[in-house]
Amino acid sequence: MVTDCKNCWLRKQPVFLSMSEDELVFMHEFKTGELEVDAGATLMLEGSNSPQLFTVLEGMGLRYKTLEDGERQVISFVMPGDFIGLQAGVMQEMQHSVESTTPMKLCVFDRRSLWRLFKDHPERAYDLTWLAALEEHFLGEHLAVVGRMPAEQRLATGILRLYDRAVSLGLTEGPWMKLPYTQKDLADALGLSVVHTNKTLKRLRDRRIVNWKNGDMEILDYDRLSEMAHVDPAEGMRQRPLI
Amino acid sequence: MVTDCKNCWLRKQPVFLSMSEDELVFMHEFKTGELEVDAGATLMLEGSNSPQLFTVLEGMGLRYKTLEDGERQVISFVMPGDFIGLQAGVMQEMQHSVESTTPMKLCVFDRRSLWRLFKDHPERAYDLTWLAALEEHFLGEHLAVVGRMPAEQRLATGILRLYDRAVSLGLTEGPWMKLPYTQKDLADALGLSVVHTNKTLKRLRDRRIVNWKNGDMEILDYDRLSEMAHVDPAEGMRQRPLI
DNA sequence: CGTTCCGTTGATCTTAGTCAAAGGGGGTGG
DNA sequence: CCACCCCCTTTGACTAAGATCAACGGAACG
Repeated sequence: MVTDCKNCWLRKQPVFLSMSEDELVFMHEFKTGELEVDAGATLMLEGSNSPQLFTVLEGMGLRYKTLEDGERQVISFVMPGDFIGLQAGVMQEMQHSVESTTPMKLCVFDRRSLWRLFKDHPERAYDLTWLAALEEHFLGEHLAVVGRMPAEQRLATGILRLYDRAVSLGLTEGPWMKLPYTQKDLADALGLSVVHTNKTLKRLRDRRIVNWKNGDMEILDYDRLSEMAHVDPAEGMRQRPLI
Repeated sequence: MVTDCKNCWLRKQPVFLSMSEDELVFMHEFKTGELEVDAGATLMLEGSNSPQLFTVLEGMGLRYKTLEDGERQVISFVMPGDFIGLQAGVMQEMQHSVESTTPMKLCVFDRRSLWRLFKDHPERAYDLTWLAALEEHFLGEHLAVVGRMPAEQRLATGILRLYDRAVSLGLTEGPWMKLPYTQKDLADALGLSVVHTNKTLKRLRDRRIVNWKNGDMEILDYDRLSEMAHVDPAEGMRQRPLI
């Protein structure tokens, strides 16, 4: 069964459209299976050479790099629709690790079929490259956040991006979204210490802008949050076009 | 004439091999011309939708983003062999700006021919995606540097990467390389202030590790530099495989 | 119940940012 | 040819943002 692949990048249609017959056939050609993992599983290990590539169907995770001194830099938050393992597919080995934060359901591809994809399905190959360019864009944004913003703005920007992305994936309920990460995860993404992250979050809470508790993020004042992030409120929505 | 395209990614061979006859024919099919620009030219503007894509043949430049408050984050240093404009080619518009720091010579492609490339030349499309994955890798590295390293280590790592890359492109003469950027450029890349960058550079100079003067970078003690960057000296070379 | 992991808070310290001023070319126009 | 200016570098003095250290509370779990 492949009907669960609602969010897979191999589909050209947005998430909310139904899947056509030849899309189903197409998916069967590449998909080698589905994988379900528990929270805390390592999907890709830095330096390894995974034979499998994944598309996230459900659940959330983290991409990160570990430095020599044990410090960790979170590269990005993994959400449904994300492709995992392009580097392993196209270069020799992964340059970062990926791990699940919640239980996840993944669509599995064989790495060797990637070349067949380029050969026989140029539009899908194009989509894949588009996805890589998109990822590159988000990394660039992230770099600017970490490199040039003060703590409060980093938090605001980070939370805003997570929320906007969840909105575009239909993962929100009004002002609520599931945010299963720890404050350490967020701190490691934003280049801050946990303590300072905690104190800055408290300020946002006291000012009734966001409320993050027990894995649930509530956006109390979207406009003020956008303002703090110095981002046009409407712009966020435009940034991650539907896949 | 296309024989100048020594460093173009459309070639599958490493730089130092000569170009075969059908590679020449192939390049003619896609190349629309060559562009020479002065130092300080803006090749791509954030938010714009350039109809042209480039491969760098000669010269060096900068990719950067400008924040609302005027701060600038340098995303990466542009060197020969780099592809410019994938985002414009594949997404709606560029998400960062690119400008020349020295005079540059560029190989120009038409954006619309990108699709034709995917359709008719899957190996080249694959190469392009490989290049995108490589770029993503370097961005991830860069993020970890900016997010998690103290100033001295950032400098060491940054300089080391620049030098290693120059080595793999054959742009060094022994311990020397041309590094035409300002200290502000480097500071904006590493997420530091100019003043602090300057003082940290002074320390490296005093300790006879590097000597950067008038656009010429001299690596006096490669081993100590690697040590400061907490990187295995040999590893740097492996990181950017020949294109 | 103890242990562990995570969040919270206060006190203290350090790194890096800001401000300010001076020096050094290189280019341009008088 | 000189003077002025602009841009970049260098250096010192001061400030502030954020890191580190330490301790405690609470929830989950064996």
